[in-house]
Parts: sequence; structure tokens; C-alpha cells
Amino acid sequence: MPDTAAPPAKPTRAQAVHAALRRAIVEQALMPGDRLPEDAIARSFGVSRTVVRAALAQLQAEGLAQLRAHRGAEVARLSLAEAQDIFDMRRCLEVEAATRLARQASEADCARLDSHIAAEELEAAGDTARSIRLAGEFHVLLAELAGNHVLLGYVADLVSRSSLILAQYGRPHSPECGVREHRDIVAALRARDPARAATLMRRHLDDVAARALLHEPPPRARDLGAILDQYSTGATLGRDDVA
Amino acid sequence: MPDTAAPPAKPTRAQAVHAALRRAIVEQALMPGDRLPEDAIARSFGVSRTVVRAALAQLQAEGLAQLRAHRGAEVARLSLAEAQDIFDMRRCLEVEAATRLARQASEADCARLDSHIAAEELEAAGDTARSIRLAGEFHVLLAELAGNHVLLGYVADLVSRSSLILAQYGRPHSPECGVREHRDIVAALRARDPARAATLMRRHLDDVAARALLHEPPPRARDLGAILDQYSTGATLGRDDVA
DNA sequence: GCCGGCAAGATTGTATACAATCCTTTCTCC
DNA sequence: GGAGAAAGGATTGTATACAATCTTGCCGGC
Repeated sequence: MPDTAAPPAKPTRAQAVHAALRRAIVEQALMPGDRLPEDAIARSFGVSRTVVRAALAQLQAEGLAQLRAHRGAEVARLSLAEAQDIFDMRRCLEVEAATRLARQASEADCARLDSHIAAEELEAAGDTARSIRLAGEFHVLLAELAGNHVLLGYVADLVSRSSLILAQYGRPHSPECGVREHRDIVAALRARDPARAATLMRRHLDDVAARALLHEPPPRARDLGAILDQYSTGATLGRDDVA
Repeated sequence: MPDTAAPPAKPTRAQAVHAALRRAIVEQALMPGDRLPEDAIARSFGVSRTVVRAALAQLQAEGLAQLRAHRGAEVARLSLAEAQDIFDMRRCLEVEAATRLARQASEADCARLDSHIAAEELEAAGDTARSIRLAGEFHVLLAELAGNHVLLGYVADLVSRSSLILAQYGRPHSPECGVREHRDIVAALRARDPARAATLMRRHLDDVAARALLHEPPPRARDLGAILDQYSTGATLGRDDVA
């Protein structure tokens, strides 16, 4: 298929920096609200600010960073409403993906999902960062197998941002996904049962959202604004906007 | 509501160039496959290549431009498969948006949609570019009223790319949307009838896709590869990939 | 006559320098 | 003592220059 693949030709420096920052954010090495000064990043990677700028711009396009003119970039801080929107949309899209895949899944597809789950189980008790990443990649893989490239891109996007939510509102070190639930979903796919696959996926994502959205304040607040936002709702102040 | 609004502070040059190029593409002044040389664009806008670069990068993130290392940028040329994926996803997301909005639409919401449709009708026989844009914006507005910011962003994305598809595969100057169908959808929203709204939206998008995907070769082919792709399937050559 | 290599031109990738803007601190005045 | 203004520092926005890469046209050999 004339895919848009074959990029490992020679990744440009901007792409390399982008990938590195992205991984750092997804694996929660960089926490929401952490500042991303061009100069410091440029020194860290041994490149010029130009390439860092490009990387940050792409990060913003993915919703992982927040850029404000003349005020620098920081790892995106999502409001509770945004976080709920993201999980809401994950339910919508991933239920759709599961439904479609249940209608058309080949044994090869299921085998790929199985082997991925095996990798998840191996890492379950090990490295937290890798475990988080693998759990997310299961969902991305499932969306990929559903066959719609746009759907794949959106799910990948949402899964990445879910890491942000988990970092900000979730209990530290809690696994994002239950591996057991992944197995059940694959079983439904193998049984070619779209309704069951959809139900399991929806329930799974409900659980994930419940674990991620504990409505707790951010564990470590590195920015005053984030804290005050928690108190700004219904406050006695006259302001109606936090712009 | 603490929206992400309030950007008209002072748009940076890169944002301005990005907006201009985006409009040019959406209004089909720039056709798929048209090259976008940094130098020429920089001269046109009276800025440096740096800002053009940033604008092009953002365009790529939106799927409107295609950047290949050392080979420059061009307006994205979508394959037929990609075009179908996009309309497939539009059905999925916009049916969802219509369903949700039908459950919660206020009279103010419906009024906004009405006035937008009125604008569409005014422009229907007038400027083609503006008509195309307005037809798309109806769908974006509906998604916005559905209340999920992520959904809004995705629909806006897909609507923009639909312009690309129409430019590449559709009949020239054909209106993308029937205004009549928009009215019917709003009627269903006002009646608080989610099932009917969903059905109408699905049918409407089927029509839009049918008009946009005529399976014709691009009217004016400016790039050889696009033509040869039409003939490369099942050819007698031994190659198995067009990478 | 056709295929390979090679050089010139064009275009992008990257680095650096300067200008503009924002935040912080401090000073002055009330 | 507190509020406002201004200066300083830090950071980003933009322009330009140079290096790397790709494409194109030409030439020699088979």
C-alpha cells in the first residue's frame, strides 16, 4: 500500500528533538506545567534554538505543549474540563475502533495484540515509564488495526494526552490500564463479537478515566496559577474569567 | 466559560502567514500538489523564510501541506484511500456531534445555526470560494455547539481537508453542501430528535462524499506522480512499492 | 542510442545575531 | 507603608548567512 511510511530515512534534528521531548512527556519525566525554555533545551540537545522551536511548535500542534507568545512554552496543563473532553472522545473513537475491528479482525491482527499484551505483562511489575507507554500503545495498535489512518492518528493523539492527565490528576504510579481488560477485549475481537467488544472497550475506558480523574489537586504544584485555579471556581472574587 | 479564546492580542507573523495560506488552500486558490517554496512565499508576504517555515510546519500538522526533507512543501495531495478515510471519520464524528447536540441544544444554539444558514443562502449564488468556506463552517459550528472541544478540533480539521478532496476529486464549482439539508438537520435539532438528527447528518455526509469523490482523475494534473498512481495498480512492472 | 557519473543550480536544514516583548525588581512619590 | 513607574534581566520573535541535500542538465563510455 502506498502508505505515508518510510520515514526512517534520515530524521531531521527537529524531528529528533520532537520525538525525545514527546517521549519525556508521555513517560511523565516532564510534568504538566514544567517550563520548556528554548535555550535550555537547545543546550541539552546540542542544537540551536531554531530546531527546538520547530519541535515545540509540533508539540503544541499535538496538544502536548502550550506556547504563548513571548512567554515561552510549557508542558500542557489541562483543565479538568479538557481532561473530561479527552476521555469522552476516547470513548467515542475507541469504541468505534473496537466495533470495526471486531467485524474484520484477522487472526494475524489478534496475534499482534496478544504479543503486545504479553509485552505489557512482562513490564507490568517493572519500569513504570515503559509500562505506561506500553499500555497506551495497545490502544494505538488496536486503532491502527481498525484500518482508518485518520482514526489512528486521533487515537494516538488522545492516548498521548491521557498521559498528561494521569500525571496531573491521577494517583502517582498507578497503572493506566488493566492488562486483564486488554485480554478480554481481544477475546471479544477474536469471537467476532462487535457489541461485546464495544461494551468491553467502553467499560475499560470508563475505568481508565476513573483512575486518571481522581479530582485531586495536582500532586506537586510547580506553578502558582495551577493551584489558584482550583480555588477560583465559585470564589468570592468578582472576576469571571481567568484568561 | 474559561475558553482558550482571546488570541486577537497580537498574532505573530507566523500565525498570520499560516492563516493566509490556510485560507488560500481551503478556498481552493491553492490546489493540491501546488508547490510551496519557502523563498517565494517569504517574498510574497514580505517576511523571512523563518516565519514561513513555522507556518508550513503548522500546515503540515493540520494535514493541509506535505513536507519532505530537502524536497520542499506542497499542498497535500490525498490518495483516494485517505479521502475515504476522512469522510468515513467525518460521518463518525459529525453523527456523534449531531446526536449530542440534539439532546441539549438550546434555542440560542439553533438560532446561531439558522443565521449561519442564512449567510450560506446569501452567498450560494455568489462567490464560490466564500460559499465553500461557509458550507464547511456550518459543520464546524455544529460541532462547536456539541460542547466537546476535542471534537470541535477534529471536525474543523476534517472539514478543512475535505476542501482538498473536493479540489482534487470533485467536480469544479460544485457546492460542497446542500443548504437545504442543513436546514433539515437544524429542524431535527430543534425537535430534540437525536435519532433523526443522526440519520439526516449521516445522509447529508453521504451526499457530500458522493459529490466530492467522483473517482475522476484530478481535473488539472500538475504532478506526474498523481497521474501515474492511477495507472500503477496492476501494472506489468515488477515494482511493489512507490515509496 | 542509451546508461552511468558528474557538476551546477536550486532549495531546504541549521546556526547565529539582533530586535521586540514580557516579567521582576527596585525606586520614587503619595 | 503601599501603589505606581521605570529600569534591568530574561526569553522569545525575526532576519540573515552558511552548510547540506536534492534535482537538473551535461558529458563520456559502452
